[in-house]
Amino acid sequence: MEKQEVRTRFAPSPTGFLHVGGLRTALYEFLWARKNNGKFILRLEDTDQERTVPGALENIVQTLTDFGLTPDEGFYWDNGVKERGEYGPYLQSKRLDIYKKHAEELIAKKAAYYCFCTAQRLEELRKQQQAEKLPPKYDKHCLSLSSEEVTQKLQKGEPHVVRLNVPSDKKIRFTDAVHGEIEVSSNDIDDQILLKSNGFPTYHLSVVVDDYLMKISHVIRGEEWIPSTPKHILLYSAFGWESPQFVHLPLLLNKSRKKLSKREGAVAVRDFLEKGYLPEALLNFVALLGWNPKTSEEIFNLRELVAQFSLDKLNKAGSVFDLDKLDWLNGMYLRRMKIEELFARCVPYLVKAGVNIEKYPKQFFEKILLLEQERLKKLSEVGERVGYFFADPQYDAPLLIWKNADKQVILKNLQALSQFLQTLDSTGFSKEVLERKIKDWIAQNNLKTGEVLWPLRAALTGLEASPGPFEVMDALAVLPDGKEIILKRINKAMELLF
RNA sequence: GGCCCUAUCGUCUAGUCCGGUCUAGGACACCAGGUUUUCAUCCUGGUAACCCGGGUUCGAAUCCCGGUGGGGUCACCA
Repeated sequence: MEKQEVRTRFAPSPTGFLHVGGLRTALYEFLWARKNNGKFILRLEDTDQERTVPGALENIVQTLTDFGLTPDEGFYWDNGVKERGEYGPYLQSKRLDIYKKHAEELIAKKAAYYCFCTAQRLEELRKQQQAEKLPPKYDKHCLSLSSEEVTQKLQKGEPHVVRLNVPSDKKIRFTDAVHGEIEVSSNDIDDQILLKSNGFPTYHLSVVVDDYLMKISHVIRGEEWIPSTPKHILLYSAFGWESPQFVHLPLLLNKSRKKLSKREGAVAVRDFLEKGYLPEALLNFVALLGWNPKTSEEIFNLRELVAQFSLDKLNKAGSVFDLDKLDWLNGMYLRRMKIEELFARCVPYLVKAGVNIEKYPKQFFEKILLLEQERLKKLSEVGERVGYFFADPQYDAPLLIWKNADKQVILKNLQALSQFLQTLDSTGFSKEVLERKIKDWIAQNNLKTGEVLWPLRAALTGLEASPGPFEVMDALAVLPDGKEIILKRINKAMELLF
């Protein structure tokens, strides 16, 4: 038998910004397709007009491309044509006639039937079942309609839907790539609506028809779909189609171990990007939630993920989306980044913090970022961290006092240091030279290192914690008036101590 | 509630199929120490888990049975 091409699809509904769970699903679908030299397809399930949000489609496409998960099909920049629906993304709302045709085929095969029940009757039925503590299920009322009655109602234009005719007392089983054999009794399945009264299909019809028509080999989706998979199996067999492979992913959970959802804020991929998480770090992090390579390696780029990925390494149990580890991973990526690259990514945040990028030499920014690189967890922190490079710091005198040192000693040290610095050539303000000269000077004058360097650093940065004084001076010295700025700040410190 | 899925440190997980090498390994977080003028980085060490109860076995995190916990799902939403 010829081996079937692996074709996976990401099939979100355009109801909002892409969230991290969707990103992970798309990632796995992408990885599995790439791994097998197959195709990754994007299809928008926009069959609920009420919930469709304008701009959601663009956000999904944009986010996918931002992360390098570019679809092979159903991507509307295919062929340079931006016409939606025509070249993609595949929009289900543009395929209504296809679903209708298939629904009719099912009716002809008696696998589905028209239902004319009003919302009111359905409501009463549900209430009654609830009162009797029975599971809510449609009672197949319209199945008993004669074909004459049906034709008549249809001709009169009575509102109607099409329902799946679920047989009774049947075992429906399927194999899931992560959960193994799953068996459900058909008695537990409701006569699901397939075609709504407005002519749109429900998810269950459209997903089966499209997955078949688009030759999807692996249906990779969230675990919340397991309960409705038997309905899909029923549909496949009614059409006489072979089912695809099902791969139900464990859920992403919040701290209270509930399904991660919008409404709790901060689950949209876009929010994470705005907070200064790097796409590559977020992708890496999300890849490790529900899947692991069975080695102790934890840092993977997209290419490495493709090489490592396989379905049998997927986990069964849901996992908590824990920010601590994301922060660490993000820091790792930040530290490994080339400095020009880091600068480029920091620019928007620096601008937001009010830094005039044009006003300073690029070399200055690169020196600063080199200092902050190992301290940064998120890009968004950069603004507040580097503020002292662009404006004289505000702080109180006690900050200048090293441990329990004497205030007068500190003052004297700063005075002496200031004089010493003035004797130095302003071109010699490099980290190495400064460090050597100042440390020698400290030794020669029998001073305590901490009583010189701490107040120096505090005077320069105004911060409890910061990079060291030599590094800060080294960076400041890039500016034409660097030496003056340094001396000015030391002077100000002396005034505070006076 | 019915149905389904699931169960190893606080969190992500390795080990479970093919019982012993598991006095359960790694990572994040946390704590302590080292380097150091502070912070960060880096290095060293530490606290911390097999859901419970039976059974099978010389021996069970691993196999069997029964509980319990957690989650998902039961729409003309996806």
